[in-house]
Amino acid sequence: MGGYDDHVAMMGDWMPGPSPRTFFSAILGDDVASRSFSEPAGENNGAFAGPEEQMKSGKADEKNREQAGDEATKPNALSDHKVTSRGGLLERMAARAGFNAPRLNTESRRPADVSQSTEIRSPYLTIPPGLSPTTLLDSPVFLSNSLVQPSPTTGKFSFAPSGYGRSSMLMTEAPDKSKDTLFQNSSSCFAFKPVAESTPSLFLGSVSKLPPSTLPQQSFPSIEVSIQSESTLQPSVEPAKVQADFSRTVAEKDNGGNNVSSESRVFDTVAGGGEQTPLLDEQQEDADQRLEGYINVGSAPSEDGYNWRKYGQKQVKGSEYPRSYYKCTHPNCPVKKKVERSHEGHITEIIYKGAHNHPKPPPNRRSAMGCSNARSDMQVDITEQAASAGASDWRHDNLEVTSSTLLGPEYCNAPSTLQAANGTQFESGDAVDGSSTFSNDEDEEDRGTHGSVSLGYDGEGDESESKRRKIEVYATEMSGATRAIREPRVVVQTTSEVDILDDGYRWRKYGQKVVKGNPNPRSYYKCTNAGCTVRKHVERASHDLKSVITTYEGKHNHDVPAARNSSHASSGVSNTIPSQAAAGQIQVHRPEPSQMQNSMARFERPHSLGSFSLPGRQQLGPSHGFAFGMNQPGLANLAMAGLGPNQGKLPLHPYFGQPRPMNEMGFMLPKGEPKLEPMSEPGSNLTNSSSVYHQIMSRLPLGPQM
DNA sequence: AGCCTTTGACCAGCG
DNA sequence: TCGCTGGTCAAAGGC
Repeated sequence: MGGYDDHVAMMGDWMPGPSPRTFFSAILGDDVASRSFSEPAGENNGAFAGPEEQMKSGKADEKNREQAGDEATKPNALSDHKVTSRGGLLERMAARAGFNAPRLNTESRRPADVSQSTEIRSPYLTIPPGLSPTTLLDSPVFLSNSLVQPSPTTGKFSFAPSGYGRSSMLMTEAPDKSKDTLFQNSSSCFAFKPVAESTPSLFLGSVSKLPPSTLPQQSFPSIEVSIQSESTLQPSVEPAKVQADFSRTVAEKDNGGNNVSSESRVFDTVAGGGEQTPLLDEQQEDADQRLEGYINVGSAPSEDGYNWRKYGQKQVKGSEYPRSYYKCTHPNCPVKKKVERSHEGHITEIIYKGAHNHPKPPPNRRSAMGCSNARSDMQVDITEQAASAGASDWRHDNLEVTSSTLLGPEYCNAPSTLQAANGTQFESGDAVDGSSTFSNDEDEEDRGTHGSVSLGYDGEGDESESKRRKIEVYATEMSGATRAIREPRVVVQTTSEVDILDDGYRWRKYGQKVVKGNPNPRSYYKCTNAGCTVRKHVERASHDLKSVITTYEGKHNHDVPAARNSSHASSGVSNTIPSQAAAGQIQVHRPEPSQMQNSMARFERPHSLGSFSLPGRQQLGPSHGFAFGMNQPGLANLAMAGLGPNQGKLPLHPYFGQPRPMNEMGFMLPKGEPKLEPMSEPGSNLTNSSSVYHQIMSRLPLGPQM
C-alpha cells in the first residue's frame, strides 16, 4: 500500500493535497475535524501548510515512516515531508496558463461557513465519532488514494484518485446515523455520498441494498466524499467547462431534469442551502477541467478505463520527467491528457483536459488489466452525469476525474465480493456496465444511456422527461450486452490519378502498412476535424497503380472544410471520389444489420439500419452487410431503402477537373465536365454534393454511430 | 489489419 | 523579429 499514498498529492494551487496518510494525519492530528481543505495556506498553521509545503511529499520519507509503523496519527506528518526534486507543483501549475486553470475562492469555504450549520457539507473533513483515524488510513480506499463508489448504474466500484487537482474533497460525517450501515466494511467500502440531504440515497442506494449477509458485522460509518472541481458547467459547448462533483452527480441524478446550474447544484450541495457564494462565480470562471494528480502508480495511460493514443512526448521545462501527450481514442472524444512519468514508470502527474463524451469502452476493448494486474478503475465516473448531453449540446461537460492506480489484490477482491440485493455483482475494474454497451456513443442517446440516466439524472438539465425515460429504458434494455456495432464502411475505388487523399477533407495519417496481397502500402488516415469519426485508408490497387482504393469508415459530422487555396480547391473535394464514380467502381459496405437489430430497435431512429437495405447485398460480403458496386449490372438504379424519395440512388457527382465554387452547403463543388451522368435524380440537389462518400454517408441512417 | 508508440520536426503563442 | 516553450504532427516501425 505504500505505493500509493507516498506519491500522491492532491494537486491544486488552491488546495494541494497531501497523501492520504498525511492528509488524515494533518487533519486528525489537529483539531481540524472541521477545517477546510481549501483553507488558505496562511490559515493552516501547520496542519495544513501552504501549497508548497503540502507538495513536499518525499517518497523515501514516507516510506520510512511507513516502515516505522503506523504513524498515521502523527500530527506533524506533513512537516516531515521532503521537498521533491520536482519543485513546487504549484508553480508549475501556475505556469500552465494554457489550461486556464482558475483558482478557487477558498474564502468561500472558510470553516466559519460550515460551522454555522450542521447540514452544511463543505470541504471539510470530519471523522465520525468512534472512527479511528487509523482505520481510515488503513482503508484501502485511502491507502490507494482512491475514492471508491459503486457505480449507481452498474454497481461497479469505480475508484478515483485522491489527486484531484483543483478539486475540493469533502468528507463529512454522515449526519444520519443510519447511514453508518451503508458501508460497513471498513477495509473496502466507502460511500461517496451526496452531501445534500435531499439527495442522500442514490449514490448509496445500491449499496444500501447489500444483503445483510454481505455486510460485516462491524459497523463502519459512512464517509461522504464530495469532489468538485473548480470547473463549471455552462450551457455551452465549451467542453472544457466541467464539473467534477460527486454531490452534483447525485444531486442532479436525484433531482433529474431540473435545469439548475450545475455549479449551483454543487454549491447547493455543499452549502446545503443553495446559496450562491463567491465560490460559484469563481468556479464559473473556470473553463478548464484539468485534473492533476500526483499519482504513484505504474499505470499505463489506458488503465483508467479509457483508451488513449499517445501522440507526443516532450521534455518540458521545469519537469523532471518527460511529458507524454495522449488523446482519447474514442472517435468523438476530445479528451486529452498529459502524463508525466518518473523513470520508474510512476505517473507523477496527470493533467486531463476535456471531458469524455462517452462511457468507458467495454472491457474487452480496453487495454485491460485484469484484477490480476490489480487494475481498478480509479474513476469518479462523472461521465455518467453528462452522458445524456449531446455532443453539440453540452450542458454538463463532465470532468472525468479518472486515474489509474495499481491496486493490490485486496482492492480487487473487496469490491468484487460485494453484491447488491438486486443481484448486481460489484466488480472491480472491468465490470461491464450497461453504459459501456454503448460503445457506439457518438449519438446523444447513446451517451444518454450512460449510467446515471437510469437514476433519473438529466444531463442536460432541461432535457425532457420523456427523453430521459427513454434513455432509461435504453439503458435498462441494453444493459448486459455489448453490441457489436461498426462504423459504416464505404469503399471507393477509382482509376483516377487524382490524389485520392485530397477529397476536400483534412486527414491525418496515422499509420501505413503493407497489407497482404498488395505490394502497395496502405495508408491510414483520420479526419482531422474535431469530433469527426471518419477514418479511411488508401492504397493503390495491386493490379493497377492508377487505381486507388479508399475505404472510408465512419460518417461525416461536418462539412467539407473551406478550401485552403484555390489550387487545393481545384484538386480537392469532388475531384476524387467523383472520379471514382467515373470509374464506375464504388462499393459500399455496411455493417451487418443483424448486429444492430437489438440496439436499433431501441434507438428508435427514423432511419434505422434495420430498414436500410440494398439490392445485391448478398452479392457482396456475407457478414458485413450489404454492399453494392456501381459497376454491377442492374444496380444502376440502385435504391436505398429508407433514404427518401430522391435519395434512393447513389448520388455520384460527375464533375471533376476544374475548380468549382462552393455550394450553399459549403461543399466544394466539383470541377470539370461530367464524365458520368449523375445517378441522382435530375434536379436533385444531391448532385451538388461534393463527394460520393459524403453523399453516401449523408444518407446513411444515423444509426448508433455505425 | 489496425492501431499504437516513438521521435524529430513543425507550429503557434508569448515575452 | 527572434528565441523559447508547449503542443501537435506525421513518418516509420512495432505490437
